[in-house]
Amino acid sequence: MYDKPIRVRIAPSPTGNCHVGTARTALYNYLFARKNGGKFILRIDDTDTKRNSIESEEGVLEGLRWVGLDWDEGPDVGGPYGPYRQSERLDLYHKYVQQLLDEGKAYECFCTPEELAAEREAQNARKEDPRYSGRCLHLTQEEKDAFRAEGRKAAIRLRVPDDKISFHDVIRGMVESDGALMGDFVIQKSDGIPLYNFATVIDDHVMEISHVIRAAEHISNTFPQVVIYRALGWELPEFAHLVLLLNPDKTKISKRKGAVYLGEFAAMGYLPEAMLNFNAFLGWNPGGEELQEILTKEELIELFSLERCTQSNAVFDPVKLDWMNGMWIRKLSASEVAERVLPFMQKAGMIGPVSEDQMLYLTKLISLIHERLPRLDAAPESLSYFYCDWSVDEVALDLFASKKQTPSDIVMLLKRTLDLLLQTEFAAEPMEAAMNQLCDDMQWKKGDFFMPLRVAFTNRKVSPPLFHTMELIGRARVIARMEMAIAALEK
RNA sequence: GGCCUCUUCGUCUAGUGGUCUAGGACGCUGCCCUCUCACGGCGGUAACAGGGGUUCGAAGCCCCUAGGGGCUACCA
Repeated sequence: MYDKPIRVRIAPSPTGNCHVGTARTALYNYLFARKNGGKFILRIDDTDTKRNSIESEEGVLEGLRWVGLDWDEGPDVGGPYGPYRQSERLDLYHKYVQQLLDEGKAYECFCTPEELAAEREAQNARKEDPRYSGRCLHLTQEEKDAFRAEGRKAAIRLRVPDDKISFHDVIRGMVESDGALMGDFVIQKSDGIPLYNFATVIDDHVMEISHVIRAAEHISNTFPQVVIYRALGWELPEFAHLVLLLNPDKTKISKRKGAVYLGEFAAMGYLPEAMLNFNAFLGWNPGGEELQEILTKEELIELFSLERCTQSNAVFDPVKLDWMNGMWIRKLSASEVAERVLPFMQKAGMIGPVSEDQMLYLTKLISLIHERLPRLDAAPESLSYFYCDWSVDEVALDLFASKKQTPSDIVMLLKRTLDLLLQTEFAAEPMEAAMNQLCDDMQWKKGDFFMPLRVAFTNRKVSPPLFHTMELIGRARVIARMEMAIAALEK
């Protein structure tokens, strides 16, 4: 299918957190590699020494692992093309910078940031496009020495030929621009650190990356990168630029307009399976008339292809994520959900250290709310009345209010039900039979009959079906709560 | 501003010149199920950005316009 070995990479900067956009790009690289028997490589792009720190690398890796991705080569697992941090590959970049310098394809530039800014400003004032003038290109040795004597350090610029620049993109076809518009750009800062565009090209080539799959914001970076490939005489990899993720207002996805880090989604009770699944459909779909959207990682691998990636930006819709998360929760077994819900219950202070009995109980509770749980973090709230009691003063009297029944009607109902329960086996089925019978005998509508009972048992108007709920609340507490409700109503 | 790029229901999308009175999913909504809430089932709502071509025929090809987005650093 492909003539070269497939090698793809995700190259995040170590920012401490894993951004959804990073996760989505990583996912597509991963799916492509796994689908085609290639290698998926993780490389840390940490050449921005001002902003990055080695410690913040782990947060990114953690996020990627959380959604279920694993890589064949990377800073943590090693590999034959290492090291996998750009900050540890500086000698390599210097070697190629030197080569370009020796070949006259690059030159030293002693301009200060202030001088460059002034130049840009002047160009703007003249309504010209800001672009480096190339004034350091013809510096004599004496002039360079003079700058050095001043203490200036040189940045290195690449000479950009006035040619058309084009590359092939698997998703977008041929993309073309003109080198004449570009101006000689910096490939190495005066502190000796290479710029992103340069380091990326060197690494992608040296690591034998076959397909550069990355977000669309890099399309314009690709032009200078192509110039670098050509200067070095290297063949271009295949490119594939993925659509951008957008906020609901169509601006580029950002913090402030909602969650963007995987850690935040985890804390909100989203399942990694759902995040993965949802991300997969942001800019890709397997096609077909009746498309199946709930897919496992394995199914996605099977279905994935770069050719089916879409080409217009996609809004990250949290509402649809919620739906998909609910689907995934229902796909898991009750005990699996219980395990994942446990940390949320503990955080809410409802469960301390767990015993086997408690896990068993939690699992039973989960099976009651399983299909009512959109996110794991909703569990503590919807299970609170199983774990927490309340006093007479806290009985939610207003919830008993009804146009059809007076408080004394309700008290009567509670008393008769209480009598009945005292002589009924405390299990869902027998209670259901007995209480339905009572309802018929009293000739109340079912809704009118059961709602006050629900309020008495749970202190709320929404709960899972009553009989199993009662069974799990337990006989003593059900009875106590009924007596308490009666007392509160009679006050 | 310049360069690049994109444009089908509110959102994610199917669609590769006739099978499109444009299909699916989320959302919203009606009905059914039902002790509440959910789940589930069956319906409904809603789109080819606009204008010119090309063609017997255009959502799909070409051109223009408009709009969105990205980039425009000694950031990545």
